[in-house]
Amino acid sequence: MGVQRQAPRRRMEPDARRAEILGVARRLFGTNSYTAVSISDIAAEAGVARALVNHYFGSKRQLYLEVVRQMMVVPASVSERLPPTNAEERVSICVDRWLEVVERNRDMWLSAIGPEALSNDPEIDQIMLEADEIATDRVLEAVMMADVVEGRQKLRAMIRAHSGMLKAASREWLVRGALSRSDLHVMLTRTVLHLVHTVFPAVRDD
Amino acid sequence: MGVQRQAPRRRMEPDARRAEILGVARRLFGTNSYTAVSISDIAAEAGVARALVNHYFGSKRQLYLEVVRQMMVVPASVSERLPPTNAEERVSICVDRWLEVVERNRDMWLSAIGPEALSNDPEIDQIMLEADEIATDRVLEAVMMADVVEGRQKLRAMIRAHSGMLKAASREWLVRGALSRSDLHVMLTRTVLHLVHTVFPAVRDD
DNA sequence: GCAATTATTGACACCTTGTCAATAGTGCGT
DNA sequence: ACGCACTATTGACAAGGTGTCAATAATTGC
Repeated sequence: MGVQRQAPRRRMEPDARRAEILGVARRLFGTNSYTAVSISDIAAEAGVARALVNHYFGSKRQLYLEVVRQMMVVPASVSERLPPTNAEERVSICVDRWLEVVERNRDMWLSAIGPEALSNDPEIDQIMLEADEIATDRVLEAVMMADVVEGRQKLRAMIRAHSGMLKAASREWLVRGALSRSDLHVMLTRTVLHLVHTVFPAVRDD
Repeated sequence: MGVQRQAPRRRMEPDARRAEILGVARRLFGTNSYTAVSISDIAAEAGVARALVNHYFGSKRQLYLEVVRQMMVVPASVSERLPPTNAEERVSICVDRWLEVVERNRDMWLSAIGPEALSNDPEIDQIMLEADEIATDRVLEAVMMADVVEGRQKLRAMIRAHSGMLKAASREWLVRGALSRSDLHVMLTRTVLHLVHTVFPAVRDD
């Protein structure tokens, strides 16, 4: 094998270069663990000097945070244009769209819920918290309880807890295959409704 | 500050030394992230040469795996000696004991469910899988459905998914304080029963 | 063309990891 | 008590990763 003739140095708009590097990072972090990916790897695949990665993102951790942030975004489309019928139907539609998104982005989704809390890392926690808040808003909107005021904090906490089940259930479906997509649909829809309609009232006033 | 006069080299039984190092590692990994803890740190706190840590555990990763393994053990006491009454009461007792354990070992529990980080690590996954299987057995025993054969895999998968909610809910309780212990008790008990008695039958035959 | 701007790089200092031959506690046989 | 074998323990090394900074070279405006 001949020596790789290095292409002439090409100068790009900072935004474009940044996006390019971020894309490579997303792919690598998506398929390998944090420690297994080195900045050198990312720089090499992006056809760029290692120092440039540090230049744009500061440290390896900061770059990783950017990637996680991107992966955790819950598409707004999931809870858009829901028919004004009852909560059951709206949640059902919502869950279905959600499963659609997950199925389409299988790999990215799996690697996104894996890092769920790079232990004791306050910045990762922060990102997860923000993502959870957004997801919670979507669910509350779907079950038409967005304007509950009494016990609002408890209700939100319960929905966040439910998203823990959602993640675990998705793993059961995508990785183990122990549950089918329609199983998940039934399970997630029913448990959400059970939570907000039955468990929440029982807990609201303590 | 004077130079630390280094204590004379002390020779110990391999098992004892191994346990000592493992203890230090458990404490450090419990309070800091994987990358933030170096083998040097562990060796220093254990009053030992860095190479000795490698000697006993091979690599840093293997040591980390040991720590995670220890942290994930679900105490058998949680599902021992349950009264032969109905499922509701048995689950209630089980959940209560569980919350007791979690409350007592707050820090360890939190760091135990955090480190399911290090994404895409098959060995970590393996450990989590095994721990989940054991926990699932306990729950099935409590709800008196240990001998279900039809749809057994789906039932187990649903319980594993529920344990995802359990972890998230525990965080809501211990970290955010958005839910009280009795809230958790009500929520976890009811959702488990709802899962096995209502959702499972609806999903069993597909 | 030429100079100014700045995206990009190479090299440096420091830290971490895993390995191996060398060192030195410890207990056993006499 | 003494020496000796056993092996727990160590120091040092090589490889590789990280963050920083002055130097380099594309590009742009005049």
